[in-house]
Amino acid sequence: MRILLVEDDVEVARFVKKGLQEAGHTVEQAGNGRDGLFLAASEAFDLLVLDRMLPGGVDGVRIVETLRQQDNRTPVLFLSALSGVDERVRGLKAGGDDYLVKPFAFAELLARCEALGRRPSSEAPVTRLKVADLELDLLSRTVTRAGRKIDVQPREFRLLEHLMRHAGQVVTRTMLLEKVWDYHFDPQTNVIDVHVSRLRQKLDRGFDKPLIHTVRNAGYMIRAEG
Amino acid sequence: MRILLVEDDVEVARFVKKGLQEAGHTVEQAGNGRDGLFLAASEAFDLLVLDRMLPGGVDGVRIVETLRQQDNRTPVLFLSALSGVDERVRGLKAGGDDYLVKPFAFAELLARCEALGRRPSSEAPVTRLKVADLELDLLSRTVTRAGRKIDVQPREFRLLEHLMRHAGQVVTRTMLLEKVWDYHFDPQTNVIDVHVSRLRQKLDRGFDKPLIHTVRNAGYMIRAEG
DNA sequence: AACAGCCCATGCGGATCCTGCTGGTGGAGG
DNA sequence: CCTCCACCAGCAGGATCCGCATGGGCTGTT
Repeated sequence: MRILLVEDDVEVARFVKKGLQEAGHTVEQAGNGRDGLFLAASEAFDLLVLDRMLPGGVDGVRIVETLRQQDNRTPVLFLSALSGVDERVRGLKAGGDDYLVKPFAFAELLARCEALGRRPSSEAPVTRLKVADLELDLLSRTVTRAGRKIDVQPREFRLLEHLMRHAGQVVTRTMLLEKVWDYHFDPQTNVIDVHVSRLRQKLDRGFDKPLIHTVRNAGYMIRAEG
Repeated sequence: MRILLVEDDVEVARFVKKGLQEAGHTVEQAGNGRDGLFLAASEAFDLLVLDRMLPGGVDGVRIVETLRQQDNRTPVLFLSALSGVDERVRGLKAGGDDYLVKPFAFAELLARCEALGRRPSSEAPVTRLKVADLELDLLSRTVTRAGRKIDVQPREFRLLEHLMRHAGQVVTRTMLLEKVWDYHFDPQTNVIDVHVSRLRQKLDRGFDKPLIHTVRNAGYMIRAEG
């Protein structure tokens, strides 16, 4: 598990970090709220262990609130010397997932960390892909744009799914042949062009902002703008 | 939120139930482990609040272990008078998600409950249906029995999905015509029989325990035994 | 200006796949 | 024993779907 520890007390930090690493986890560490928030927002962690009180204006609660506002739902465990019920309630209400009072037994911290890591959040399968106002529902095998249902053929669906899973990235023809057609050679025809064309007509016709873009000499890309 | 409370102490149970209800949740209650396990296994809850110690052999930890074994991942909060670190660690390791020691402040219990309820798990859509060793994956549109992949036609897939969504319940022909065929009248033919027959051949051939059962003059039912 | 390379759209043909009906058989229940 | 219900195999119609080829447009180069 990849864990971010934000703790200013050097002694505690070293103790916790060492223990978590010995349990087989990867630990990144920040010594103040600002750095912690930056790391948490810019990289992907499975769990955040935050000191409730931190020097320099940005404390644990502030970090959580900011992250939650950004739709970042990484589980958070608070660590704090503040033992009052009100404090605990406040930490949990702000979006924390657990609250452990110092001093604590490391075994309990570890158990609670692993309980949080057990959550399906990280392994929950994606069931809907979204690019701008275009949505693809893997479960109902349904495509909608701006709320309007669009009928799509199986092969077109696979093509669109692959494009959307790589939204914002160029997808080469070779990749499409491999992943959508299971061709491991060049069919020497314009199959791809044809299907992209059909998709375009279904998705982009009647909308001013096209989503499927051609990247000359490279492939295709799906993206909201550009 | 739909919460199951398993607690033998009448006083505590009433207190907790009342508080949770006032916070806007629906609360079912069981007074012993056996009933609690049965309820938790047979109905869908968003959260289980379990007393760690329960009379009658089936205690909280046992409940969790059993549920987890059945792939039931409903969040669990333990409530207990046992305050030792070892007890807490044991509860969490068994698959619990939080552990609160009695006596506790109700505000904290509520905050912890709601923290657990915030998880995406409760609203995560079902992507796999399972009956005995038969599995149906809605995402990949794949059927497997005992690990072996089984090819299924679209209509057969819809039929099987509908049966599995009502596993253990009789599904009438009328219901099937409505939900699987979108027929709102009686076609006067044995379409259903034919498709059920085909499904049977694919699913049950080569296995000693059939899963699809005929209920004479009623309909069909999919179930592990009986 | 002409050409080459790349990309786009449409129509068509074929093939597979799928589905629903028929009709005869088996078995359960009365 | 009889009747009704359910099962299964085969069949054929149909529809969907897919890929190819063609002709046209655009871009950038010579």
